[in-house]
Amino acid sequence: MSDLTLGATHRTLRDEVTNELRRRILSGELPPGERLVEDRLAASLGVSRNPVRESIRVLATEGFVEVVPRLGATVSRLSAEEGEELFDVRMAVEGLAARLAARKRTAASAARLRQVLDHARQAVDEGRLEEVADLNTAFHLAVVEAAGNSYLSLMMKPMLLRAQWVFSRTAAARGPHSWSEHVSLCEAIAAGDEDEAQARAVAHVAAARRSFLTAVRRAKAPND
Amino acid sequence: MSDLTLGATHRTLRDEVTNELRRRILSGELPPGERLVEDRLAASLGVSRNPVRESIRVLATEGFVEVVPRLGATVSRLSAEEGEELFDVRMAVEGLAARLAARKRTAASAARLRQVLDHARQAVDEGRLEEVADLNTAFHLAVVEAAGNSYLSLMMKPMLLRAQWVFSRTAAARGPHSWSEHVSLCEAIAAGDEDEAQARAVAHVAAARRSFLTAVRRAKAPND
DNA sequence: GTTTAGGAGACTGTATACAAGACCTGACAT
DNA sequence: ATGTCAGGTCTTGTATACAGTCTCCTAAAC
Repeated sequence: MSDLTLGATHRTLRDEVTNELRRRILSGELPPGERLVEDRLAASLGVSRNPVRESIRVLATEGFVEVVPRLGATVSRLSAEEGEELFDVRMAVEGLAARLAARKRTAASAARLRQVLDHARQAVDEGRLEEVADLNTAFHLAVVEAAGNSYLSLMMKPMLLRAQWVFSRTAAARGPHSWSEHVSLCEAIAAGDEDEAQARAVAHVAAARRSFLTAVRRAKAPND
Repeated sequence: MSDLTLGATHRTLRDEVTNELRRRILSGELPPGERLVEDRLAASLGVSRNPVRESIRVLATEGFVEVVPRLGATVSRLSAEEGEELFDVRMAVEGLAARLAARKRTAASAARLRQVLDHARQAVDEGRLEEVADLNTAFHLAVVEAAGNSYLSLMMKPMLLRAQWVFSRTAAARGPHSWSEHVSLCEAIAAGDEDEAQARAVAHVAAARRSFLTAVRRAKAPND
């Protein structure tokens, strides 16, 4: 997952385990509803149960995992409804993020946004489609970071990953990603136009929402 | 172990420890910047280090605690900036929550909102001022619950607690709480008026934001 | 045939033990 | 006086051990 990793430097086993479990969940290796048996995970990762337990608690707080005391943890179940819920929240929060990013624009943040867009363009050109979803998430994360609001960042990181997860698991990846929307959002932010930036962000998420809903309706069979 | 049992049905020590540590942080018993030494906390709670460690990870994910590998955990430091950041996010998210609550209004959720308001009125009348802050948070939580968006709830619970924390720690509690704003918000939700509900919610948070900022400026000495 | 008591196995929750890193102190050298 | 290096101590990270509980299967009773 390139430079998307949440906990930048993996210094402890626990962080590695958390990232690895999150990766397995996002990739579908651990499908929704799958039981997370501490012993087995520990064995499969070559560690003891302690780091696994702590990871599971963190993932539960992030919403990827559900824990019932004495019964164990399972990967959260996904549904089209949850996808809709997520998009509702994202429209509100990413709108704010874009507005703040425009307000507090800096050369560094603009450069970062353009860098992600460049990478995305490259990935699309070279047909590395698996990376596109990651880069999309990376772009949205970059917008959030550009907003310079630490709580917003704390909140949005798991949320964007979860959105990516729901999207990839319930809807088919919508082929050619609409990068033009990203570009115009990036421009609005770089220009410091708050209203425009917010509008672009909301519109973009709304478009993704519609695309998600039609994909779900077409598929008619969400994995639950 | 001492009587940790706070309220609801805590099944596991770990949950009790999490709630107790969160309570100590919110109450100021564990002030911002305080180091959280696992041994000492475990001893003071009469448990082993394991439940404490898992709790600390959860609190870190929620943003109450900062963990640096190998160096340990500290209670997050607060600043007026963080308060502002928090209010920015709240305006966006609680506006959405109020809108959704109005859209999906049910008899049960309206009753719940009125119940909290009644309790608040009672508490104010009887001078139980310590409870007022809790009831304020409870009201905001009830609005979020009424929105019927599970991810919104997951996200907002720690956030509202954190807002209460920042507010109580950096600004003085603003004496007579403006319950009239809550009442009109409640009415707008019960009436199903989405625009009005959102506007009320945003205005209410904005008012709290202003009150927070003036209090901070007056105090001139945030605890850092 | 259905239902229910009992018990074995599996898994979580909690405690304890051990290893390794970080910090502090004080002596010694420059 | 300043720097730095060794040793000890404190604390975290990880592993292992044990106890309680839940599940499921079996078997006996009706």
